[in-house]
Amino acid sequence: MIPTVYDIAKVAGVSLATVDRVLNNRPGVRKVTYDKVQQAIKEIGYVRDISAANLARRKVYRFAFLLPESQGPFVASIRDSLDTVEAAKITDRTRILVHSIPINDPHATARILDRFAPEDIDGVAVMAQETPQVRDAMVRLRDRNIAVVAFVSGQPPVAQDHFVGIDNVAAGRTAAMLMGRFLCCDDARVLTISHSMQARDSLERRLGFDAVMREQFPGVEVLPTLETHGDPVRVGKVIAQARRVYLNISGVYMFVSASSALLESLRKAGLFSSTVTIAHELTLHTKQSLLKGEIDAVITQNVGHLVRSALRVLRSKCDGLNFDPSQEKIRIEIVTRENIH
Amino acid sequence: MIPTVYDIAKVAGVSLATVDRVLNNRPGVRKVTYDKVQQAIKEIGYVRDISAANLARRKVYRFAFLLPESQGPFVASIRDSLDTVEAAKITDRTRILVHSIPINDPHATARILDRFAPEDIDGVAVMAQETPQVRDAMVRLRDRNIAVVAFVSGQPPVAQDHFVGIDNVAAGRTAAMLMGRFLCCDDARVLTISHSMQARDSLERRLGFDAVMREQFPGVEVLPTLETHGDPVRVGKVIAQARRVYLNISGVYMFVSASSALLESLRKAGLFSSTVTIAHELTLHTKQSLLKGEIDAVITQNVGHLVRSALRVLRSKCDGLNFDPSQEKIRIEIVTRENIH
DNA sequence: TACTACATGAGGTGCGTACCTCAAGCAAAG
DNA sequence: CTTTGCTTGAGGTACGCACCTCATGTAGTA
Repeated sequence: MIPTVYDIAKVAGVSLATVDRVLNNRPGVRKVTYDKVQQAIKEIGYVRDISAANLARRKVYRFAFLLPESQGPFVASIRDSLDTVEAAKITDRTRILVHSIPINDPHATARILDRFAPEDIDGVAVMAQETPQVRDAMVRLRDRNIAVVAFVSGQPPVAQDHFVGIDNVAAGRTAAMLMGRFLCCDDARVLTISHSMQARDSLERRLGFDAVMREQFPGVEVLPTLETHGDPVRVGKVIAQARRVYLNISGVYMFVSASSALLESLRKAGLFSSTVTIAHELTLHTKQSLLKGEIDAVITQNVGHLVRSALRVLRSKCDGLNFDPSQEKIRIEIVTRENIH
Repeated sequence: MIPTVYDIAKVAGVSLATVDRVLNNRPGVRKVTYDKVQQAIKEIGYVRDISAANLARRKVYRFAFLLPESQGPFVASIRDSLDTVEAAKITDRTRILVHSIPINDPHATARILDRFAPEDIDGVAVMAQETPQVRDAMVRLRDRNIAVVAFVSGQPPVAQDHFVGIDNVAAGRTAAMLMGRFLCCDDARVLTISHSMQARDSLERRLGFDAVMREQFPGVEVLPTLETHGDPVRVGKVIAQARRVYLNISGVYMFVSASSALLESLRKAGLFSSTVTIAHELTLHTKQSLLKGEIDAVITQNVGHLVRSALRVLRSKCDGLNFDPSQEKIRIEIVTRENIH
């Protein structure tokens, strides 16, 4: 049989109340008694039944997700996924709050983080550009005993915290490998496009992309990254200008989830027909372009996995359990017309 | 607040005992009363708290996995994963039994399946070649009220059952796309290797592979599939012979998890150095070859995901819940040197 | 009318845990 | 010796649910 708290009491030779005091870190236990109980726990291999504990405790996990208030399809799909999970988790004692945060205002983000109190919130997943303000606020959250994970963008502020998302350097390397092999020729020019090279994920992807290109496809010239800053009007201009300045473009790599404006601009510039195109994040738009043959490959991370992994990690942290990092590693997926289902 | 059984009783105007009779399909309830309770359940949106129910019921999920008694690294990694999960699930009321089944004896497999009784086993995951005997035995399991999923190989015998694994036709298509593009030339010869073309997964992969090759790379000649039948000695001979018969081989596609004997034979035959090679399943062997540059891409399915998905689906079936098929779709992963981590 | 079969209610117990109260014991400090 | 403070035990209640017993009601049948 699976050992229970009663077994601990029996083996340790103490009362149930004392076992309870030890298990739940309540005060009023002498060191010797404490050790005796811990010894018994180890001896019989007791593992707390979390579902029973949560039942007794009337525990509800309250998690907040801070997402950029972007209108992009990628973030939108994250919101959708959160809604779905929320609906399914009613019975799972998990409540999810989604906060929108301004993209370029780290102070506002930090302020929102600072408002979270352990009485209302058990854990927070933060998808934000990495800035000192946000990093510090995340550390303060941890100090207030609120679980924290960095979500998709950014980086965990301290080593103990967790990052939910793909390895962006590896993603860039993968993109470069596909680009290099798909190009099938020794010299070529590749256009690279991003929102902003301030963002850590774009930077890391570029890093990985450049590295593999240098090592394995030295004949390919990678052009300086065009930055669209999420502005639909600017996008068109930037693309058109690049089209004029750089001749013989045979590859296009978009570091970030492509907006419909960006895809439309590329279409108008005639860049799809003659190039190998690689994009990130499988959204409605990239999916369409993939099926039309405009985009050749999309490197993506499964949004459902992202959300569920974040929830699992946050829950483990709240329960004081250590989770299996290999299970929580988010895979880099390569999607083409052939495996898009 | 989340509604409980008490709320049902209140709203339906019946006693708790009657609510219990309805919820657990116990006899002795008039149709009108039954409907009244069901109406109340809908009205207040009651959802059974499964963890509390399992606690009260002292429920332990007992699942059996039937795996081929193969010595291959892929099945071995599934066994490993099952062990890990088993260890982690002690507290999760899940007990896992692993049965080995002979590869070419469908009657033996059917006999094992027929021995399972609902008193001992709640669900079974079957990884077996698809034969009428096994199919029928799986149907009989279902009839005995034991949850069934087809695992990795084969196909669910009836539509309501579930298949845990990748879409093998799509996997073959993906392989063809990579092969075609990596070859970078209009005419080429591709060697294809499998254990046995009797197996459904090999067949489906070949199907997808051929389709994409025909459509998109008509210049590529796909050779008849060599069958190794898992025999290390035979493997070497078959490969050597193929090497003599077919000149100018520029691509190799292995439909199944490659054994070390197969990889060694290819190495000896000098087939790695001059060809684009694509294999299935990321194992210790394929990983090494990938890192050495012998294999160019591995198409794989995450074993941990496979196992956990099977468990989730089996548990949902036992609980009478319907699961989210989109969450349970196993992704086709493409692994190269660049994203292998 | 008396008997039967069935439908329902009332109430209890237990699952493994959390959390609370109260009393008793003990040792050190005054 | 009394007071104070700390440690420990005994015992109860609750969480949401399953499962059981027994009593009572109600309708139909002989």
